[in-house]
Formats: sequence, structure tokens, C-alpha cells
Amino acid sequence: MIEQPAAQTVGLRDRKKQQTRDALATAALRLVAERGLEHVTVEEISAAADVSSRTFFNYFPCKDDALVADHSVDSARFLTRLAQVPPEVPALAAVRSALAEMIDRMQADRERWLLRMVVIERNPALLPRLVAAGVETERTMTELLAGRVGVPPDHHFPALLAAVTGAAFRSAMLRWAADDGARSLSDLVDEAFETLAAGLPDPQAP
Amino acid sequence: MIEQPAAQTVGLRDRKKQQTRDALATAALRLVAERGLEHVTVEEISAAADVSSRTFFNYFPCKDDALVADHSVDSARFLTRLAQVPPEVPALAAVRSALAEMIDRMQADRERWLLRMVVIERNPALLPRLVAAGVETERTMTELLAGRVGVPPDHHFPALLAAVTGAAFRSAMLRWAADDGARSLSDLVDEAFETLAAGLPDPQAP
DNA sequence: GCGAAAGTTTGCCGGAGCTGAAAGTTCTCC
DNA sequence: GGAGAACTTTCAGCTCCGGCAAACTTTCGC
Repeated sequence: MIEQPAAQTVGLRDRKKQQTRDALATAALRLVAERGLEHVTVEEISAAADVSSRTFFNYFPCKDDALVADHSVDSARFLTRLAQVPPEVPALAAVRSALAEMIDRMQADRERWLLRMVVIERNPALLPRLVAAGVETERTMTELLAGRVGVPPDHHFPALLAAVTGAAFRSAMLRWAADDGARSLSDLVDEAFETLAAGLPDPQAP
Repeated sequence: MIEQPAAQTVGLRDRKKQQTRDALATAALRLVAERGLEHVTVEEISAAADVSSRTFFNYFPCKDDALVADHSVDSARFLTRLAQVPPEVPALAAVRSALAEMIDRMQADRERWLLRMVVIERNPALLPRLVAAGVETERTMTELLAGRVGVPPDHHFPALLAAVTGAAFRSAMLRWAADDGARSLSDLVDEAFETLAAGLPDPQAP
């Protein structure tokens, strides 16, 4: 018999789940890109992915999440990386380097991420959703950072750094999509973080 | 005859509108503070404010906005102030000083704003809404800032500065509420902006 | 292999958010 | 004080979303 040893570790059930999730997210992105957020219903998305609309809600708590929340880039890994950065690295630089892996995975899934960001740009109601997707991450990140720099958890610095780097990263993502991935996301994030580290000085008009 | 010259400029109708809006927002905040976001319906809010639930939606596009969006602090004024700051002031400092008036108005309405922030803190689903409330402002701000520092509108700096200062301001607001207004919002915002200007260095453990 | 257990999909149903239209009420302005 | 504008209400209807229990599929123990 022809067997698939590669599939041994992860069972058929889980693969199917991933497929369904993927099909739903893809269908949602495609339809919304075509028609706009308001003119696509959950029913249509589900039909395009060949499942019932009830099933849609087994995967995503709401319509928007199918567009914005991406399981493939899970924040847990980012937080693990952040915890692994040697403690002598300053916090801002530590965040930047922990982002590297996430950025790589996003660039590997380039097409989908660019489409996602374009959809978000054209449907501003989704922008807050992008924040929502990161809000839990930011909370945990705040605690991690407090430990790293050795201040009490209610000190202003960790929360500020988490919020600000989140904003900077989103800003870079939008810029990435704005010129259709012409410059690498990694470069754009670097540029943003360098500007942060420099204290946000006015750019020089040469 | 006893007349009310004070009421001459703004008619009864407008005052009633303001009252209704206020009653709705207050009722919403109070009920949600008591029971949590999920356990309060628009119908209950409307009943508490003595209007039909259809009227609720004439004032607020959705439930969350009654809790978060505050007419009394309109962003147009902030943008005007920003445009008025002398051009030789660096952009980051300009934003800080344009925020002053908004901060004053928030501190004047202290009780309500603290309650609002507590409600947001306890119902994290609202946090993205807080971002949504500022998203249009940030867009305009980006254009203003581009003009101010003399770079093309697609330069990364203006968008980054708008996003980052927005995040810093939200962070300060949450902190303000976290210790129940013990320190003035103005101080907390100053602290955040100073940290930004310094390039987010790790705080020194003395 | 095979049958039970565990997990998934689905239809059905109901509550809640939100919108448009039409009718009724209140305010404004002349 | 009356015509008309502005606001509120009632009502009907759509979509979102979650709970439930029945049907189905995959996995596991033997």
C-alpha cells in the first residue's frame, strides 16, 4: 500500500480541520476583496468553502476574525522568542529581534498577507480588529517586559513599550501592503524601530 | 418677563438632544459597569434613558459607541490645535502640546472618563473600539504631520508618529484609570512622551 | 478488522444588533 | 398660532451568533 509517513504525526482529523479553516479564511478574503465587507455574508463565505454557516462559527467567533486573525502566525511563538532574547539586550531591540521569525512566516505566506492587509486598508472597520488580534499578546508582553527590565508590573514602561511597538509593527504592515510588498517587511519594520530608538525626530529634508 | 438669554443661542431642541445623548451614554456606562458588557442589551439602556431602542441607534451607530465615543471631546479641535502649533516645534512635541486642551476637557469630566476607562479595562472587547474612535483622527493627523515636517504623504514618518502617539496616549489613559486618577492625566501623558522622545530606553533600576 | 469513544458537522431555533419606512409627536420660525 | 422641519416611535426584516441534540466521521482499544 502507498502510505504517507509524513502525515503520521498529525492525524487526518487535524489536517481536515486545518483545511476547512484555511478554506474559510481564503474564501472570506477573496469575497471581501471583491465586494467589500458589507456585501458579503457569513452564509456566502461558508457556501464558498463548502460547509454550513453553523460550521463557520465553530472556527471563528465572528465574521471579522476570519479575515484578520491568522492561526498560522501564533503569538505564543513570538512571546517564547522574546523570552529567549538574552537579558542584556535592551527591551526595544529585544522586541525587534523576537519579531523576526513572525516576519519570516508572514513573508513566506506573502500573497495571503498582502491581500489581508489590502482588505483591511479598504475596510477601515477591520483596523480595530487588527488591534484586537494583538491585545492579548500585548498584555502578556507587558508582563514579560516588566520582568526583563526589572520594574514592577504597574510601571508605565512595559505597557508603553508593548503598545508602541504594536503600533509601529501595524504601521509597517500597512506600508508593506500599500506598495504591494515592493520593499521587504523586514526592512520596513527595521526602519520603524530605528526611528523609535532615535526618539522620533523630525526627518531631515535634505 | 423673565427670559433666559443664555439659552437663546442653543434652542430647546438641541438641549434635549444633548440630554438624551447624555442620558444614553450615562445609562450605558452605569449598566455595563454593574453587569458587564454581555449582560446589558440596547433595550435595557434605552429603557433606562426613557427612549425607544430605535432612538438609541439614532444617536449611536452601535452599542459600543455609546460607551466609548464621546462627543464632548471632538477630535476636530485637537487637529485644529495641532495645525496651530508653530512649525519650528518638532512634530512629537507639537502633538503633545496639541493634546493639552483635550486632556483638560477630559479632566474636567473626570468622573465619567474614569468610569469609561474602567469599563474598557474590564471589557477588553472595547479596547479595539477605543482605537476605532481615533482611527479617522489618525488618518487626518498623518496628513497634517506630513505637511508639517515637509515629506511626501507616503513617507513612513507621519503614519508612524500618528500611530505611536495614539498608542502612547491610550496607554496613559489606561494607567490614569488604573490607579483611579491618583496622578493627573497630564503628568502621565508627559511621562509617556518623554520616554518616547528619549527613544524608549530601558528604565534604570536605581 | 470492528465496535465503542471522541470529535465534527449540521439543522433548528432564538436572542440580540442594526436599518429602512411610515406614522405620530414636538419644536421652530414666521 | 399654524405650516413645516426635526425628532421619536412602531414595526417589519435582515444578519450575526450561540446553544442544543441528532447524524456523521475519525480514532483508538482490542
